[in-house]
Amino acid sequence: MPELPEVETIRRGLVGCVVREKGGKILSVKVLEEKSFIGEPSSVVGASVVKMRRRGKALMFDLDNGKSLICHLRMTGQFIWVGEERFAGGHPNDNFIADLPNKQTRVILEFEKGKLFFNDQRKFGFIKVVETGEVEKDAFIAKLAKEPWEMEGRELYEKLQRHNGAPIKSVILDQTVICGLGNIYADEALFYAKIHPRRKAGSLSLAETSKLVEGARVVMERSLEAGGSTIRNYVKSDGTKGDYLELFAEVFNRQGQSCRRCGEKIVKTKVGGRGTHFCPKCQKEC
DNA sequence: CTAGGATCCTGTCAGC
DNA sequence: TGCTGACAGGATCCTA
Repeated sequence: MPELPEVETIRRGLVGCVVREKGGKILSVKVLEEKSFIGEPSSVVGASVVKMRRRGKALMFDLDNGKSLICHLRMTGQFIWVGEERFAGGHPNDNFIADLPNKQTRVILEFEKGKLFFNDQRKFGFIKVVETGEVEKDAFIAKLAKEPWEMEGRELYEKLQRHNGAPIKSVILDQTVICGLGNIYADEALFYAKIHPRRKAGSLSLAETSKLVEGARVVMERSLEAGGSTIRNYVKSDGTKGDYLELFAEVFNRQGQSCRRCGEKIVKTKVGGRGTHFCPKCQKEC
């Protein structure tokens, strides 16, 4: 679930918790699920985090001993910092406010001033130890395309020609084509650009493609302003539960509700095996 | 090379 | 109250 804005929100939030002075050293690494931590846990004990970076949906902790942690949350990963304050981001569920560790806790990084819990219901995500100098050579990182802010419409347009026959929605979910979009922002960006998710990628004009890149930027910026999915918008100040999708989503999870642009009912269907939301009047198939 | 489906896991929800 | 199948905000692997 966590897409670029959620990961960026986590990065910003954790900077204030785990970077050197705030978090202190890593005192221990407890791996509760073997497949969630790749590498030697002891190789990061005693080190401090000096920098937090993000590339697409991947999050990197750079340490002061030449190592880095590359993390990917995949569908259900979350980071929850429990120290003097609590910060949580990623897949929004009750783990944000639950007692930890719990049965979905996969890794615990114990710092001098708090604990960082990596929770992941479906175990698709991971934390991996690599040499800091090798991060860019990591198989996953190396393949990533540019993020929408660095990509011109024409560049995407040219890439689309190689995926000619595939539905545009599936193509923009491919991180080697354009990086950062997941199922939510793919639907939202297509709505912004008024493109039907099942249109063949090769059928888009340059103008439509440019609008799509613009849409990707705009919808992810809107989400960033709303703070991604964090403990703050999961639990409102009055204690009731919030839903961060309500803060920016025009189509995602709005099936049956009215399109805010034209009033038509939003439809949910399936494209490339993924749940897909769109407005049948704003986004015509042909 | 591409397209499309299965797969990795756990949990929830709708329907019977 | 079960049980069953579908589905879940990701990416990879396999097949055609």
